Amino acid sequence: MDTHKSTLEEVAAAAGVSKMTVSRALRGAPDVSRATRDRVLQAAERLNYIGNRLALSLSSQRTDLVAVVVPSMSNIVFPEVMAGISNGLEGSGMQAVFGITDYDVAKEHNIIRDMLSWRPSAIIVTGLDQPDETVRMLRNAAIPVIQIMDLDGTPIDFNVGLSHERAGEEMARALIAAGRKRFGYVGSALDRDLRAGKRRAGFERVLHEHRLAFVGQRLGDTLSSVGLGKYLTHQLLDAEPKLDCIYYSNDDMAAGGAFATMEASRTDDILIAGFNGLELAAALPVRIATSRSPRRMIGEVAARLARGSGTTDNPSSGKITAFVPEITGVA
Amino acid sequence: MDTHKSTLEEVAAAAGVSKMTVSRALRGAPDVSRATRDRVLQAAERLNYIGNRLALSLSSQRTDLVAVVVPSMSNIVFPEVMAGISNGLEGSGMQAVFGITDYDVAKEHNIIRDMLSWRPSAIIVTGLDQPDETVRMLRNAAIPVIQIMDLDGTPIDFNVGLSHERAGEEMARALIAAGRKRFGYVGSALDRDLRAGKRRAGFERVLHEHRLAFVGQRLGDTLSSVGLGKYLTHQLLDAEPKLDCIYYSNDDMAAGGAFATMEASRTDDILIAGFNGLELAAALPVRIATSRSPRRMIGEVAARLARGSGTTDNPSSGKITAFVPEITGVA
DNA sequence: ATGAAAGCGCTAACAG
DNA sequence: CTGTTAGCGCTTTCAT
Repeated sequence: MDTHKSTLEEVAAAAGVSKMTVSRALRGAPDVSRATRDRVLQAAERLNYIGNRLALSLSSQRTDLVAVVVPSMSNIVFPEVMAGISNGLEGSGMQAVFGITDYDVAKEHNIIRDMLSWRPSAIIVTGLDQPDETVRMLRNAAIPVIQIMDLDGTPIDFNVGLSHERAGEEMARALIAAGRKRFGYVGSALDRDLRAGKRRAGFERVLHEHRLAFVGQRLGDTLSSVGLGKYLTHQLLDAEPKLDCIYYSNDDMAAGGAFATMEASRTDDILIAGFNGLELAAALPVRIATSRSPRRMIGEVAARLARGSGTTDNPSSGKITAFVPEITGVA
Repeated sequence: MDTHKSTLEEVAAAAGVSKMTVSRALRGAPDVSRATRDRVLQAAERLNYIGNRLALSLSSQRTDLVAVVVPSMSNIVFPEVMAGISNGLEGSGMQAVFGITDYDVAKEHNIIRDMLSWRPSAIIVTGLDQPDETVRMLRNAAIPVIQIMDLDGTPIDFNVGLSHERAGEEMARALIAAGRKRFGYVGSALDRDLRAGKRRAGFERVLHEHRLAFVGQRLGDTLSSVGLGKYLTHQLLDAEPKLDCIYYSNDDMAAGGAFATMEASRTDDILIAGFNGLELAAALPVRIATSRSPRRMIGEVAARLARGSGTTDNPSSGKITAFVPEITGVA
């Protein structure tokens, strides 16, 4: 077993043909005789040949790479989006490359820059709130830019997601229609998670329209987690015993809220409302309200758009794909 | 704003120097005059220059890429490992590239092959149970191979993880020592998740040593989820009302089990035991037993080993890094 | 059906 | 401190 990475040239020598013929045979080009192809394949096999994509991509001027930039990994939502992208790319010969920003704008800029240096065929980024400098860099890359998850803003190119402001509004409307009157809010670091902030803003706007307001709220300064949601809910319940509904920044926080109401024996009079429609939320022993975000689908649609950049011309399927999350568990 | 990707050569022309000088200036080489450097930097800025890593890597024969292959994305454990790797790589100039196998051995082989074609500087793969063919390919790549999560088997090169057989054994011992006697088991598709199978085997071995056995069990045929754990637990509780402890394939399943015992008002007499030490498990309204897997740490250690391949020679820190998960919630 | 030449954009290795 | 030459491993294009 030689530990030396073999090249096309070596396979060519072993098969007694030229580099070009090996290249063609390995890629399954039609104009190679069966006999030659077989000899080449055997030689490649014997030498444990693995093509060098750096050389391939540099030479052919295409990488078939799809850069994907997400803010976090600790919220299951983004891994699910990534899984959707991976899945949607399958069979296309394209490869996703992921970068994580930790909700940090400066880090996001650098990561995008790094990714662009690999000359991806398309790039998928989370949200519409990149600073001008980043937008300029993305525009300049001259590849399809696919912004996902959020719809509230001005897209650079393609946009796949949902309006978080509207999601917040609709949830507020549904809860009010169901008779809820005294609302609380529990959230995590909203300055980082902009989309959660948009949902809260939409929710609050509708409250105001109905001459209502959040009676009490608790904001954490870390990222969302079940434990944080539980902790803050206990605090809020102590401070405001008369709430009949609490809106959360997302389902992780809401699950914690559900646990808190269980511990405080308040499950009968307080309705917990979250966002995402996590698998966990549906399995809880108490019903909670949530909006199902089609995150896997968003990933798959984004992948399809990215594939468009791999083949011939763009399928010119709409530049904007809007989803409307379904609300469950309110009544 | 020109949409054309500029090259070193163009920056060189704009700055009135040679390609080489630009290359040096951009990389911050020490032997470039301040004046020249400034002119180059300005020219690069003005042209929106972004280096081409394909060319860089092909020329310098190093990619500083770390290939990472994990089985799944829907179990939060792997995103956490990936976050640990990303984190551990930060500041090293190395970039992680992720691939997902869906617990499919054939897919894993192809993904590894694809990743190797990018000539990564190191590769991190999950588990020790790759088929011979895959092992041969990995050996042949002549880069550090870092196998993570599992310790039960023969590593190719570096190994970072824990013994799942022992984790199962230790949990069984702890539960028996705490007085539990009538055990049930609830798991997901064990033929896919080999590590869960190893934990179960270790657990059962200790039961046998104590002349005990699983009184009843339920195995799902899909991947683990909270809902599946809940569903199977309800079934098991109906079939075997006299259990005093149920061991689960992991904490997701165990959380579902906890919900089921809550719904069945059996939280007082049945102890739920899982694996991983998820954040969720700690926040549940009922105590459950679990072993904390140091998954983030595993990612960070793996990243450190991968970095070793980027710099000079290997720090030769032990080839095997073994963790022993801490058990909580038993008593 | 096969091969030869040129070049993708960069850096290594030498000059000077 | 700066420039020149060669070449990384492959594909493209043009011959034959």
